Amino acid sequence: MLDIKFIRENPEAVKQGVENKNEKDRVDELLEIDQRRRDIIIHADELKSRRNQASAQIPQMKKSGQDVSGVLAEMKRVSDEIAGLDSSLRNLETELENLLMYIPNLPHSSVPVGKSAEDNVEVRKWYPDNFSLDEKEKMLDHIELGKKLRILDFERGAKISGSGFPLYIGRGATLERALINFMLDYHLQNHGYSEVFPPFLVNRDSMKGTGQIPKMEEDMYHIEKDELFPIPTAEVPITNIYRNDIINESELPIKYVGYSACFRREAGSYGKESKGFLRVHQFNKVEMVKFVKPETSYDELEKLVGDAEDILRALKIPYRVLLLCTGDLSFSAAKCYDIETWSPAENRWLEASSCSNFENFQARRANIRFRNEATKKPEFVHTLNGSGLATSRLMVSILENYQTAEGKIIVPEVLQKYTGFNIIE
RNA sequence: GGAGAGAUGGCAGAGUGGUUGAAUGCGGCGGUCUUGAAAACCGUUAAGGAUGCAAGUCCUUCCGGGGUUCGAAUCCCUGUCUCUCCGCCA
Repeated sequence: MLDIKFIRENPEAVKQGVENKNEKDRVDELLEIDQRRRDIIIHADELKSRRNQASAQIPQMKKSGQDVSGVLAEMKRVSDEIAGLDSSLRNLETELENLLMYIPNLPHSSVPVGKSAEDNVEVRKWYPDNFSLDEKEKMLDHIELGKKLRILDFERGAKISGSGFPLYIGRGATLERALINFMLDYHLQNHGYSEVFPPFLVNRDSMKGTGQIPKMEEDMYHIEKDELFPIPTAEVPITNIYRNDIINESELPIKYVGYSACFRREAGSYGKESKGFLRVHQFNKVEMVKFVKPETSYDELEKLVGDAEDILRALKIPYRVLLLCTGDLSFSAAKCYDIETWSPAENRWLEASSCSNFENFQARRANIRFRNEATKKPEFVHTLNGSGLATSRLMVSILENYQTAEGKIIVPEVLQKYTGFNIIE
Protein backbone atom coordinates (compact mmCIF):
# COMPACT_ATOMS: atom_id res chain seq x y z
CA MET A 1 0.00 0.00 0.00
CA LEU A 2 0.95 3.61 -0.29
CA ASP A 3 2.02 5.80 2.60
CA ILE A 4 -0.94 7.77 3.89
CA LYS A 5 1.35 10.72 4.45
CA PHE A 6 2.47 10.59 0.85
CA ILE A 7 -1.14 10.53 -0.33
CA ARG A 8 -1.97 13.42 1.98
CA GLU A 9 0.87 15.49 0.57
CA ASN A 10 0.60 14.44 -3.08
CA PRO A 11 -3.09 13.81 -3.78
CA GLU A 12 -2.89 14.89 -7.42
CA ALA A 13 0.04 12.62 -8.26
CA VAL A 14 -1.76 9.70 -6.64
CA LYS A 15 -4.98 10.41 -8.53
CA GLN A 16 -3.07 10.57 -11.80
CA GLY A 17 -1.34 7.26 -11.09
CA VAL A 18 -4.59 5.58 -10.13
CA GLU A 19 -6.23 6.83 -13.30
CA ASN A 20 -3.34 5.64 -15.47
CA LYS A 21 -3.72 2.20 -13.94
CA ASN A 22 -7.43 2.14 -14.78
CA GLU A 23 -8.33 1.90 -11.12
CA LYS A 24 -11.15 3.61 -9.28
CA ASP A 25 -10.25 6.96 -7.74
CA ARG A 26 -11.26 7.06 -4.09
CA VAL A 27 -8.52 9.39 -2.95
CA ASP A 28 -10.80 12.23 -1.78
CA GLU A 29 -12.89 9.82 0.26
CA LEU A 30 -9.72 8.45 1.81
CA LEU A 31 -8.36 11.88 2.69
CA GLU A 32 -11.62 12.89 4.31
CA ILE A 33 -11.56 9.85 6.58
CA ASP A 34 -7.91 10.51 7.35
CA GLN A 35 -8.78 14.03 8.47
CA ARG A 36 -11.58 12.80 10.74
CA ARG A 37 -9.24 10.19 12.13
CA ARG A 38 -6.61 12.76 13.03
CA ASP A 39 -9.14 15.06 14.67
CA ILE A 40 -10.21 12.24 16.96
CA ILE A 41 -6.63 11.27 17.78
CA ILE A 42 -5.84 14.82 18.90
CA HIS A 43 -8.84 14.89 21.19
CA ALA A 44 -8.33 11.39 22.57
CA ASP A 45 -4.63 11.97 23.21
CA GLU A 46 -5.44 15.02 25.33
CA LEU A 47 -7.79 12.98 27.47
CA LYS A 48 -5.31 10.14 27.79
CA SER A 49 -2.66 12.55 28.89
CA ARG A 50 -5.00 13.78 31.61
CA ARG A 51 -5.72 10.20 32.65
CA ASN A 52 -2.01 9.42 32.89
CA GLN A 53 -1.49 12.43 35.13
CA ALA A 54 -4.28 11.29 37.41
CA SER A 55 -2.87 7.76 37.55
CA ALA A 56 0.34 9.16 38.96
CA GLN A 57 -1.52 11.48 41.29
CA ILE A 58 -4.00 9.06 42.83
CA PRO A 59 -1.54 6.80 44.71
CA GLN A 60 0.25 9.88 46.09
CA MET A 61 -2.98 11.42 47.28
CA LYS A 62 -3.94 8.15 48.90
CA LYS A 63 -0.59 7.94 50.61
CA SER A 64 -1.00 11.41 52.10
CA GLY A 65 -4.52 10.58 53.22
CA GLN A 66 -6.39 12.87 50.83
CA ASP A 67 -9.85 12.10 49.54
CA VAL A 68 -9.64 10.78 45.99
CA SER A 69 -13.34 10.22 45.30
CA GLY A 70 -13.64 13.44 43.29
CA VAL A 71 -10.75 12.55 41.02
CA LEU A 72 -12.07 9.02 40.65
CA ALA A 73 -15.44 10.33 39.53
CA GLU A 74 -13.85 12.69 37.05
CA MET A 75 -11.63 9.94 35.70
CA LYS A 76 -14.59 7.68 35.30
CA ARG A 77 -16.12 10.23 32.93
CA VAL A 78 -12.81 10.78 31.13
CA SER A 79 -12.32 7.04 30.66
CA ASP A 80 -15.81 6.63 29.26
CA GLU A 81 -15.17 9.41 26.81
CA ILE A 82 -11.85 7.86 25.78
CA ALA A 83 -13.58 4.53 25.23
CA GLY A 84 -16.09 6.20 22.93
CA LEU A 85 -13.40 8.02 20.97
CA ASP A 86 -11.23 4.91 20.69
CA SER A 87 -14.17 2.98 19.39
CA SER A 88 -14.94 5.47 16.62
CA LEU A 89 -11.22 5.68 15.92
CA ARG A 90 -11.07 1.93 15.40
CA ASN A 91 -13.93 2.12 12.94
CA LEU A 92 -12.31 4.93 11.02
CA GLU A 93 -9.00 3.13 10.91
CA THR A 94 -10.62 -0.02 9.58
CA GLU A 95 -12.34 2.06 6.93
CA LEU A 96 -9.10 3.85 6.10
CA GLU A 97 -7.17 0.60 5.91
CA ASN A 98 -9.76 -0.89 3.57
CA LEU A 99 -9.61 2.08 1.23
CA LEU A 100 -5.84 2.10 1.38
CA MET A 101 -5.70 -1.58 0.48
CA TYR A 102 -7.54 -0.81 -2.75
CA ILE A 103 -5.24 1.98 -3.88
CA PRO A 104 -2.76 0.51 -6.36
CA ASN A 105 0.93 1.15 -6.46
CA LEU A 106 1.86 4.11 -8.65
CA PRO A 107 3.61 3.45 -11.95
CA HIS A 108 7.27 4.47 -12.17
CA SER A 109 8.00 7.50 -14.35
CA SER A 110 9.70 5.29 -16.95
CA VAL A 111 6.51 3.30 -17.57
CA PRO A 112 4.65 4.28 -20.74
CA VAL A 113 1.11 5.54 -20.16
CA GLY A 114 -1.41 3.30 -21.90
CA LYS A 115 -4.85 1.76 -21.64
CA SER A 116 -4.33 -1.94 -22.29
CA ALA A 117 -1.95 -4.65 -23.51
CA GLU A 118 -2.09 -2.98 -26.94
CA ASP A 119 0.05 -0.17 -25.57
CA ASN A 120 2.84 -2.33 -24.15
CA VAL A 121 6.22 -1.62 -25.64
CA GLU A 122 8.41 -4.34 -27.11
CA VAL A 123 11.88 -3.78 -25.69
CA ARG A 124 13.80 -6.54 -27.46
CA LYS A 125 13.48 -9.99 -28.92
CA TRP A 126 15.79 -12.93 -29.30
CA TYR A 127 15.79 -15.86 -31.72
CA PRO A 128 18.03 -18.90 -31.80
CA ASP A 129 20.22 -19.29 -34.90
CA ASN A 130 18.40 -20.33 -38.07
CA PHE A 131 15.04 -19.44 -36.62
CA SER A 132 12.22 -17.79 -38.46
CA LEU A 133 8.78 -16.82 -37.24
CA ASP A 134 7.43 -17.87 -40.62
CA GLU A 135 8.25 -21.55 -40.28
CA LYS A 136 4.91 -23.14 -40.91
CA GLU A 137 5.75 -26.83 -41.27
CA LYS A 138 5.53 -27.45 -37.52
CA MET A 139 1.80 -27.66 -37.38
CA LEU A 140 0.98 -29.88 -34.42
CA ASP A 141 0.08 -27.87 -31.34
CA HIS A 142 1.07 -28.91 -27.83
CA ILE A 143 -2.25 -30.63 -27.17
CA GLU A 144 -1.98 -32.79 -30.27
CA LEU A 145 1.65 -33.53 -29.55
CA GLY A 146 0.88 -34.38 -25.94
CA LYS A 147 -1.79 -36.82 -26.99
CA LYS A 148 0.14 -38.41 -29.85
CA LEU A 149 3.25 -38.94 -27.74
CA ARG A 150 1.21 -39.89 -24.62
CA ILE A 151 2.99 -37.32 -22.45
CA LEU A 152 0.09 -35.03 -21.54
CA ASP A 153 -3.44 -36.10 -20.68
CA PHE A 154 -5.77 -33.17 -20.19
CA GLU A 155 -8.91 -35.33 -20.27
CA ARG A 156 -7.79 -37.54 -17.43
CA GLY A 157 -6.55 -34.52 -15.52
CA ALA A 158 -10.10 -33.19 -15.82
CA LYS A 159 -11.50 -36.53 -14.65
CA ILE A 160 -9.31 -36.53 -11.58
CA SER A 161 -9.73 -32.89 -10.58
CA GLY A 162 -11.53 -30.78 -13.18
CA SER A 163 -10.56 -28.89 -16.28
CA GLY A 164 -7.34 -26.97 -15.98
CA PHE A 165 -5.50 -29.56 -13.92
CA PRO A 166 -2.98 -31.07 -16.32
CA LEU A 167 -1.71 -34.61 -15.95
CA TYR A 168 1.82 -35.27 -17.16
CA ILE A 169 2.64 -38.85 -18.04
CA GLY A 170 5.85 -40.76 -18.76
CA ARG A 171 8.47 -38.68 -20.53
CA GLY A 172 6.22 -35.65 -20.25
CA ALA A 173 6.40 -35.88 -16.48
CA THR A 174 10.15 -36.41 -16.62
CA LEU A 175 10.59 -33.46 -18.95
CA GLU A 176 8.61 -31.23 -16.60
CA ARG A 177 10.71 -32.28 -13.64
CA ALA A 178 13.91 -31.82 -15.67
CA LEU A 179 12.87 -28.32 -16.63
CA ILE A 180 12.23 -27.32 -13.02
CA ASN A 181 15.53 -28.74 -11.85
CA PHE A 182 17.43 -27.16 -14.73
CA MET A 183 16.01 -23.72 -13.99
CA LEU A 184 16.69 -23.94 -10.26
CA ASP A 185 20.26 -25.12 -10.81
CA TYR A 186 20.88 -22.46 -13.43
CA HIS A 187 19.83 -19.60 -11.14
CA LEU A 188 21.72 -21.06 -8.20
CA GLN A 189 24.94 -21.61 -10.12
CA ASN A 190 24.97 -18.60 -12.43
CA HIS A 191 22.89 -15.85 -10.83
CA GLY A 192 23.73 -16.00 -7.13
CA TYR A 193 20.35 -16.91 -5.69
CA SER A 194 19.74 -18.95 -2.54
CA GLU A 195 17.29 -21.79 -2.76
CA VAL A 196 14.05 -21.96 -0.81
CA PHE A 197 11.29 -24.54 -0.85
CA PRO A 198 8.25 -22.73 0.56
CA PRO A 199 4.91 -23.85 1.96
CA PHE A 200 2.17 -24.06 -0.67
CA LEU A 201 -0.63 -23.02 1.69
CA VAL A 202 -0.46 -19.62 3.35
CA ASN A 203 -2.55 -17.60 5.76
CA ARG A 204 -4.53 -14.44 5.10
CA ASP A 205 -1.85 -12.09 6.42
CA SER A 206 0.62 -13.45 3.87
CA MET A 207 -1.86 -12.99 1.02
CA LYS A 208 -2.47 -9.43 2.14
CA GLY A 209 1.24 -8.77 2.47
CA THR A 210 1.95 -9.35 -1.19
CA GLY A 211 -1.29 -7.74 -2.36
CA GLN A 212 -3.36 -10.65 -3.69
CA ILE A 213 -5.93 -9.85 -1.03
CA PRO A 214 -8.32 -8.10 -0.84
CA LYS A 215 -8.50 -7.05 -4.48
CA MET A 216 -7.95 -10.44 -6.12
CA GLU A 217 -9.55 -12.60 -3.46
CA GLU A 218 -12.10 -14.03 -5.94
CA ASP A 219 -9.28 -15.45 -8.04
CA MET A 220 -7.68 -17.26 -5.13
CA TYR A 221 -8.48 -20.73 -3.90
CA HIS A 222 -9.51 -20.63 -0.26
CA ILE A 223 -9.65 -23.45 2.24
CA GLU A 224 -12.22 -22.03 4.63
CA LYS A 225 -12.02 -24.76 7.20
CA ASP A 226 -8.44 -23.90 8.00
CA GLU A 227 -8.45 -20.30 6.73
CA LEU A 228 -5.59 -21.07 4.34
CA PHE A 229 -4.98 -20.18 0.72
CA PRO A 230 -3.23 -22.37 -1.86
CA ILE A 231 -0.59 -20.04 -3.27
CA PRO A 232 -1.08 -18.46 -6.72
CA THR A 233 2.69 -18.01 -6.92
CA ALA A 234 5.73 -18.69 -4.74
CA GLU A 235 6.07 -14.91 -4.53
CA VAL A 236 3.60 -15.03 -1.65
CA PRO A 237 5.39 -17.36 0.79
CA ILE A 238 8.87 -16.22 -0.24
CA THR A 239 8.20 -12.49 0.10
CA ASN A 240 6.49 -13.13 3.43
CA ILE A 241 9.59 -14.81 4.83
CA TYR A 242 10.52 -11.39 6.19
CA ARG A 243 7.06 -10.10 7.10
CA ASN A 244 7.34 -7.94 10.27
CA ASP A 245 11.12 -8.27 10.26
CA ILE A 246 13.92 -5.74 10.31
CA ILE A 247 16.79 -7.00 8.15
CA ASN A 248 20.40 -5.93 8.66
CA GLU A 249 21.46 -3.64 5.86
CA SER A 250 24.59 -5.74 5.32
CA GLU A 251 22.42 -8.72 4.35
CA LEU A 252 20.91 -6.90 1.38
CA PRO A 253 20.34 -7.67 -1.38
CA ILE A 254 18.70 -11.00 -0.52
CA LYS A 255 17.95 -13.13 -3.57
CA TYR A 256 15.83 -16.27 -3.34
CA VAL A 257 14.80 -18.74 -5.95
CA GLY A 258 12.23 -21.45 -5.30
CA TYR A 259 9.92 -23.86 -7.02
CA SER A 260 6.24 -24.14 -6.25
CA ALA A 261 3.04 -25.42 -7.70
CA CYS A 262 0.73 -22.46 -8.36
CA PHE A 263 -3.03 -22.50 -7.96
CA ARG A 264 -5.39 -20.02 -9.61
CA ARG A 265 -9.14 -20.15 -9.85
CA GLU A 266 -9.15 -18.06 -13.05
CA ALA A 267 -12.81 -17.34 -12.34
CA GLY A 268 -14.81 -16.46 -15.41
CA SER A 269 -12.17 -17.21 -18.01
CA TYR A 270 -13.34 -19.98 -20.30
CA GLY A 271 -13.31 -20.60 -24.03
CA LYS A 272 -10.51 -20.93 -26.50
CA GLU A 273 -8.01 -19.05 -24.37
CA SER A 274 -8.23 -21.82 -21.81
CA LYS A 275 -7.39 -24.89 -23.88
CA GLY A 276 -4.50 -27.12 -22.94
CA PHE A 277 -1.75 -25.34 -21.08
CA LEU A 278 -2.76 -21.84 -22.06
CA ARG A 279 -4.82 -21.26 -18.94
CA VAL A 280 -4.75 -23.76 -16.10
CA HIS A 281 -5.72 -23.92 -12.44
CA GLN A 282 -2.49 -25.58 -11.40
CA PHE A 283 0.92 -25.08 -12.90
CA ASN A 284 4.57 -25.19 -11.92
CA LYS A 285 6.81 -22.22 -11.60
CA VAL A 286 10.31 -21.34 -10.51
CA GLU A 287 10.17 -17.94 -8.89
CA MET A 288 12.88 -15.41 -8.13
CA VAL A 289 12.35 -12.95 -5.27
CA LYS A 290 14.63 -10.10 -4.23
CA PHE A 291 14.76 -7.86 -1.17
CA VAL A 292 16.90 -4.83 -1.96
CA LYS A 293 17.81 -1.34 -0.86
CA PRO A 294 15.55 1.28 -2.43
CA GLU A 295 18.25 2.97 -4.49
CA THR A 296 19.19 -0.27 -6.25
CA SER A 297 15.79 -1.66 -7.12
CA TYR A 298 15.63 -0.53 -10.74
CA ASP A 299 19.05 -1.96 -11.49
CA GLU A 300 17.96 -5.15 -9.81
CA LEU A 301 14.86 -5.24 -11.99
CA GLU A 302 16.96 -5.18 -15.16
CA LYS A 303 19.15 -7.99 -13.78
CA LEU A 304 16.06 -9.97 -12.85
CA VAL A 305 14.73 -9.84 -16.40
CA GLY A 306 18.17 -10.83 -17.67
CA ASP A 307 18.21 -13.83 -15.33
CA ALA A 308 14.92 -15.06 -16.76
CA GLU A 309 16.08 -14.42 -20.33
CA ASP A 310 19.23 -16.48 -19.76
CA ILE A 311 17.06 -19.54 -19.20
CA LEU A 312 15.35 -19.09 -22.55
CA ARG A 313 18.64 -18.53 -24.37
CA ALA A 314 20.03 -21.69 -22.80
CA LEU A 315 16.91 -23.54 -23.92
CA LYS A 316 17.09 -21.84 -27.33
CA ILE A 317 13.48 -20.69 -27.23
CA PRO A 318 12.54 -17.55 -29.18
CA TYR A 319 11.20 -14.83 -26.93
CA ARG A 320 10.48 -11.15 -26.69
CA VAL A 321 10.51 -8.75 -23.75
CA LEU A 322 7.66 -6.27 -23.24
CA LEU A 323 7.60 -3.23 -21.02
CA LEU A 324 4.06 -3.10 -19.68
CA CYS A 325 2.18 0.17 -19.98
CA THR A 326 0.41 1.73 -16.99
CA GLY A 327 -2.95 0.20 -17.91
CA ASP A 328 -1.61 -3.35 -18.06
CA LEU A 329 0.49 -3.11 -14.92
CA SER A 330 -0.65 -5.26 -12.01
CA PHE A 331 -2.07 -3.74 -8.84
CA SER A 332 1.10 -3.92 -6.73
CA ALA A 333 3.73 -3.26 -9.39
CA ALA A 334 5.51 0.02 -10.15
CA LYS A 335 7.19 -1.36 -13.24
CA CYS A 336 7.00 -4.71 -14.97
CA TYR A 337 8.52 -6.57 -17.90
CA ASP A 338 6.76 -9.55 -19.42
CA ILE A 339 8.67 -12.18 -21.29
CA GLU A 340 6.74 -14.01 -23.98
CA THR A 341 7.85 -17.15 -25.74
CA TRP A 342 6.92 -18.07 -29.28
CA SER A 343 4.28 -20.69 -30.04
CA PRO A 344 4.53 -21.74 -33.70
CA ALA A 345 1.26 -23.67 -33.65
CA GLU A 346 -0.68 -20.85 -32.05
CA ASN A 347 1.31 -18.48 -34.24
CA ARG A 348 1.63 -16.02 -31.35
CA TRP A 349 3.55 -15.05 -28.27
CA LEU A 350 2.70 -16.56 -24.87
CA GLU A 351 3.46 -14.92 -21.55
CA ALA A 352 5.93 -17.10 -19.66
CA SER A 353 7.37 -14.63 -17.18
CA SER A 354 6.55 -11.41 -15.45
CA CYS A 355 9.30 -9.48 -13.67
CA SER A 356 8.20 -6.65 -11.41
CA ASN A 357 9.54 -4.03 -9.09
CA PHE A 358 7.07 -3.34 -6.30
CA GLU A 359 9.25 -0.67 -4.72
CA ASN A 360 8.08 -0.48 -1.08
CA PHE A 361 4.42 -1.26 -1.81
CA GLN A 362 4.57 -4.86 -0.62
CA ALA A 363 7.16 -4.05 2.03
CA ARG A 364 4.82 -1.52 3.59
CA ARG A 365 1.91 -3.96 3.56
CA ALA A 366 4.00 -6.79 4.92
CA ASN A 367 6.09 -4.51 7.14
CA ILE A 368 9.46 -5.64 5.78
CA ARG A 369 12.20 -3.24 6.75
CA PHE A 370 15.97 -2.94 6.95
CA ARG A 371 18.02 -0.88 9.33
CA ASN A 372 19.73 1.95 7.51
CA GLU A 373 23.25 1.92 8.92
CA ALA A 374 23.78 5.61 8.27
CA THR A 375 20.62 6.84 9.98
CA LYS A 376 20.16 3.82 12.32
CA LYS A 377 16.49 3.97 11.41
CA PRO A 378 14.38 1.19 9.92
CA GLU A 379 13.24 1.78 6.34
CA PHE A 380 11.10 -0.27 4.01
CA VAL A 381 12.99 -2.49 1.60
CA HIS A 382 12.07 -2.72 -2.05
CA THR A 383 10.80 -6.09 -3.20
CA LEU A 384 10.95 -7.57 -6.68
CA ASN A 385 9.99 -10.84 -8.18
CA GLY A 386 9.99 -12.59 -11.49
CA SER A 387 9.09 -15.95 -12.90
CA GLY A 388 12.16 -17.80 -13.92
CA LEU A 389 9.98 -19.26 -15.44
CA ALA A 390 6.49 -20.77 -15.47
CA THR A 391 6.68 -24.22 -17.01
CA SER A 392 3.22 -24.48 -18.53
CA ARG A 393 3.52 -21.82 -21.25
CA LEU A 394 7.19 -22.60 -21.62
CA MET A 395 6.33 -26.25 -22.17
CA VAL A 396 4.06 -25.21 -25.03
CA SER A 397 6.97 -23.43 -26.69
CA ILE A 398 9.41 -26.24 -26.04
CA LEU A 399 7.15 -28.95 -27.42
CA GLU A 400 6.17 -26.97 -30.48
CA ASN A 401 9.57 -25.50 -31.31
CA TYR A 402 11.40 -28.78 -30.80
CA GLN A 403 9.04 -31.01 -32.77
CA THR A 404 10.39 -32.78 -35.81
CA ALA A 405 8.64 -33.24 -39.15
CA GLU A 406 7.50 -36.66 -37.90
CA GLY A 407 5.94 -35.18 -34.75
CA LYS A 408 8.65 -36.30 -32.36
CA ILE A 409 10.22 -34.01 -29.75
CA ILE A 410 13.93 -33.42 -29.49
CA VAL A 411 14.83 -32.69 -25.86
CA PRO A 412 16.65 -29.34 -25.59
CA GLU A 413 20.33 -30.00 -25.16
CA VAL A 414 20.65 -28.42 -21.71
CA LEU A 415 17.83 -30.62 -20.39
CA GLN A 416 19.18 -33.92 -21.64
CA LYS A 417 21.37 -34.60 -18.63
CA TYR A 418 18.29 -34.00 -16.45
CA THR A 419 15.92 -36.20 -18.47
CA GLY A 420 18.31 -39.01 -19.26
CA PHE A 421 16.87 -39.23 -22.79
CA ASN A 422 17.14 -36.96 -25.82
CA ILE A 423 14.00 -37.67 -27.78
CA ILE A 424 10.32 -38.24 -27.10
CA GLU A 425 8.62 -40.41 -29.71
C1' G B 1 -7.20 -35.70 18.66
C1' G B 2 -6.34 -35.68 24.54
C1' A B 3 -3.51 -33.45 28.97
C1' G B 4 -0.26 -29.74 30.73
C1' A B 5 3.29 -25.42 30.43
C1' G B 6 4.53 -20.99 28.17
C1' A B 7 4.77 -16.20 24.81
C1' U B 8 8.15 -9.56 28.09
C1' G B 9 13.16 -4.97 24.49
C1' G B 10 18.62 -7.39 19.40
C1' C B 11 19.24 -11.84 22.83
C1' A B 12 18.85 -13.99 27.85
C1' G B 13 15.71 -13.08 31.82
C1' A B 14 12.96 -10.32 36.33
C1' G B 15 8.45 -8.39 37.16
C1' U B 16 1.16 -10.66 39.76
C1' G B 17 -3.09 -3.92 40.03
C1' G B 18 -0.49 2.42 40.69
C1' U B 19 5.21 7.52 38.02
C1' U B 20 7.09 -0.05 34.69
C1' G B 21 8.75 1.65 28.25
C1' A B 22 9.67 -1.98 31.75
C1' A B 23 15.08 -4.44 36.90
C1' U B 24 19.49 -7.20 35.85
C1' G B 25 22.96 -9.59 32.48
C1' C B 26 24.82 -10.11 27.46
C1' G B 27 25.27 -7.82 22.82
C1' G B 28 25.51 -2.89 20.03
C1' C B 29 27.03 2.34 19.99
C1' G B 30 29.83 6.67 22.20
C1' G B 31 33.53 8.12 25.73
C1' U B 32 37.65 7.75 29.64
C1' C B 33 42.20 5.03 30.10
C1' U B 34 46.08 2.93 26.32
C1' U B 35 51.37 3.70 21.40
C1' G B 36 47.20 0.48 19.61
C1' A B 37 43.95 -3.32 21.31
C1' A B 38 41.87 -6.01 25.36
C1' A B 39 40.19 -5.41 30.33
C1' A B 40 37.99 -1.95 33.62
C1' C B 41 34.94 2.24 34.32
C1' C B 42 31.15 6.04 32.66
C1' G B 43 27.25 7.08 29.43
C1' U B 44 23.91 5.46 25.73
C1' U B 45 20.92 1.83 23.19
C1' A B 46 12.74 0.03 20.81
C1' A B 47 8.86 0.71 17.32
C1' G B 48 4.52 3.21 15.62
C1' G B 49 1.31 7.52 15.70
C1' A B 50 -0.44 12.90 16.50
C1' U B 51 1.39 17.83 16.51
C1' G B 52 5.25 21.37 15.06
C1' C B 53 9.56 24.92 10.26
C1' A B 54 12.38 22.80 14.03
C1' A B 55 13.92 21.69 18.95
C1' G B 56 10.42 19.38 21.34
C1' U B 57 5.69 17.89 23.49
C1' C B 58 1.99 14.25 23.82
C1' C B 59 -0.22 9.31 22.85
C1' U B 60 0.11 4.00 21.96
C1' U B 61 2.66 -0.66 22.26
C1' C B 62 5.13 -6.39 27.32
C1' C B 63 1.93 -12.51 21.11
C1' G B 64 -3.34 -10.79 18.65
C1' G B 65 -8.54 -9.49 20.03
C1' G B 66 -12.25 -8.44 23.83
C1' G B 67 -13.41 -7.40 29.09
C1' U B 68 -12.93 -5.81 34.62
C1' U B 69 -10.88 -1.10 36.93
C1' C B 70 -10.09 5.76 38.21
C1' G B 71 -5.61 2.87 36.68
C1' A B 72 -3.51 -3.62 33.58
C1' A B 73 2.84 -6.49 31.46
C1' U B 74 0.23 -7.94 36.01
C1' C B 75 -6.85 -10.08 36.91
C1' C B 76 -10.89 -12.51 33.50
C1' C B 77 -12.51 -14.38 28.49
C1' U B 78 -10.93 -15.61 23.61
C1' G B 79 -7.69 -16.49 19.32
C1' U B 80 -2.85 -17.70 17.45
C1' C B 81 1.80 -19.76 18.05
C1' U B 82 5.68 -22.57 20.77
C1' C B 83 7.23 -26.50 24.10
C1' U B 84 6.43 -31.31 27.00
C1' C B 85 3.67 -35.93 27.53
C1' C B 86 -0.06 -39.42 25.34
C1' G B 87 -2.61 -41.08 20.84
C1' C B 88 -2.39 -41.29 15.44
C1' C B 89 0.64 -41.10 11.16
C1' A B 90 4.10 -40.43 5.81
